[in-house]
Amino acid sequence: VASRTRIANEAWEALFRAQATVARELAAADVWDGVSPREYGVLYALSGAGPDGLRMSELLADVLVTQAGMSRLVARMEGAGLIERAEDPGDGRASRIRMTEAGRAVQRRVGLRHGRHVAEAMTRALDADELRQLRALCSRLTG
Amino acid sequence: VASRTRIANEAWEALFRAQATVARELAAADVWDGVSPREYGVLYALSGAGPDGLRMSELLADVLVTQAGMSRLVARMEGAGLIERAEDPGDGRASRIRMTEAGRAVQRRVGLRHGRHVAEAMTRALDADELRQLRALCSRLTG
DNA sequence: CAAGATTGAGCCGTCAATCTTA
DNA sequence: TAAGATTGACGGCTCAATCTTG
Repeated sequence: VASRTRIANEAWEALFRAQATVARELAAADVWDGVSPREYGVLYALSGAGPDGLRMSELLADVLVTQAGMSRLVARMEGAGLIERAEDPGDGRASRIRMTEAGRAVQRRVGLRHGRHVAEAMTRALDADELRQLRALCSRLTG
Repeated sequence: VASRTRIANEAWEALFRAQATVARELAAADVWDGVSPREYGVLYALSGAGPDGLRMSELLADVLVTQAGMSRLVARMEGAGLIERAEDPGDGRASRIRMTEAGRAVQRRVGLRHGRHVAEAMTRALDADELRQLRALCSRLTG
């Protein structure tokens, strides 16, 4: 139906604006210790990985940047001492990315403060039940 | 409670990923006629404005870019012939931005195709009722 | 040739400073 | 002094091409 198209567009616009608005607030918060939100995203992904770290291509699934962008992101973070590269024993093309101790420390500190800020921003507008609904609806879009 | 913090963070992550994923798909679609999604956002905002157009500061409320970014965006679009600037009769500091005929034509063509694509992407995952729920939840976050 | 990753060129956005008018 | 808008410097991302290994 026509009105279904309209609702779909309104839902997309609301989703788009909500993400942009909250992301701006979070980025402006004083919790980042010199890392960008995207750099934190890399640290966060690595924090959930095993001791061998992740390949670039695996990081790509988590961070939503192009391959070229990830290459530069990783190079920058290596330069900053947050991560380190090691050769992949089984595949000469790939390299494994691991956090350094410094990187792990940053991830913990930033993660704590950022997580609190996220909770504050989200619960300000929505209660627990609504948060679950939102999570479910958004997950369906990604799935 | 602690679990409420967790749900809030999961909801934010889901929201973030959903927006990024859908935005990528939409940006990659072959519907843009040479304008970027943001440039289209400007045309769309102007399409809903009166014959006197909008000021930069009014556009800023719709497009989510900095003042400096908007200045460059508008300059580019003026160069491309999509919009034009006129002096604001009542305020010598401001300028009014209006669409040209070419801009209006692009807005219509792109708007039609983009709108269809948005509807396709959103209804693929959610039915009408869920779209309304998503719209409502996201609107609350924008406040 | 395909897959993992890097590099060069260019675009576009932000920050900070500046200019002009209210 | 503040508000509207622009400009210079710079950072970071994307696209396309390239290099290396499977």
